[in-house]
Amino acid sequence: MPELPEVEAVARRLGEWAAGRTIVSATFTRPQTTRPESPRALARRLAGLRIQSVARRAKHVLVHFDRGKTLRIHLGMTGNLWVDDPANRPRSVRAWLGLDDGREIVFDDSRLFGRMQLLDAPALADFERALGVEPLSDAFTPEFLTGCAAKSRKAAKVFLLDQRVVVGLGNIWAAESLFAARIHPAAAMNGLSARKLRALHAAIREVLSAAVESAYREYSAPRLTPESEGFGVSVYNRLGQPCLRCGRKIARIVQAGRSTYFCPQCQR
DNA sequence: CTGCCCCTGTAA
DNA sequence: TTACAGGGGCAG
Repeated sequence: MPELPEVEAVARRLGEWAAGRTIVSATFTRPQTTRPESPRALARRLAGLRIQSVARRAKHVLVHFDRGKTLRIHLGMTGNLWVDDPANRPRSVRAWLGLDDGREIVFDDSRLFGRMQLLDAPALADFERALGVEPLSDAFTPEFLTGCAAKSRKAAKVFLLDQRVVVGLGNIWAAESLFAARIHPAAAMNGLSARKLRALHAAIREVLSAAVESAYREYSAPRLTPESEGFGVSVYNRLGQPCLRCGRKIARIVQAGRSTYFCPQCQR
């Protein structure tokens, strides 16, 4: 589920639901979630922290507390967060953070690829430094993309998945951006024309901002239901189905061990 | 760069 | 039973 748009929606909603609240307890059901720190050590450090705000950076949810502490939550492949009364917890819930109003932040993560880590200010700065530019920020310009592209011989799809360059794109929205820009996913970045790169820059911003708004709307419910995902995709997971633009069958290739969907007619 | 690993869940 | 899954990290 979580690429930039979905993480953005989760972070916004979490802020609406939990800003100003104080964590009174934390419970983890599996050690993977807090690794390398032990669950009980993290739980002890979280207790008593007051939530200032919730933000997103790349595909991470950042819960900012007083005193310069930040809880970094990575949702992995299947992670999800919401705030609810402690009544019903699905089986795949791996953690819950009790709040001072009786509700709790619930962390659901069936596949256990998600992580939580409490950072101080210097550690947060280190984390930030390792990440690429936010595609919806002013720093992501056509010139920036062109400059990075010139230095990379990677296939376009693989390039877009590299979080050290541009963050937030995953398997779905990378494929969707390339479709929107009419670029073949296997095309080498340093071989793309200036025109194609401009189109890609615009496509990334358009695709992501539309997906953010959509994800935010979908997530207004207390829980994100799996059925509500996958809106508005033109190529992802549409193998063999007709291209919405030209009607030709959507193709699938494997790049970096992951599926890439594209239209062989529109994307060259 | 590819491949494997981390895990669980679902569908073919 | 096998294949595949929207994440990333690490080893060859």
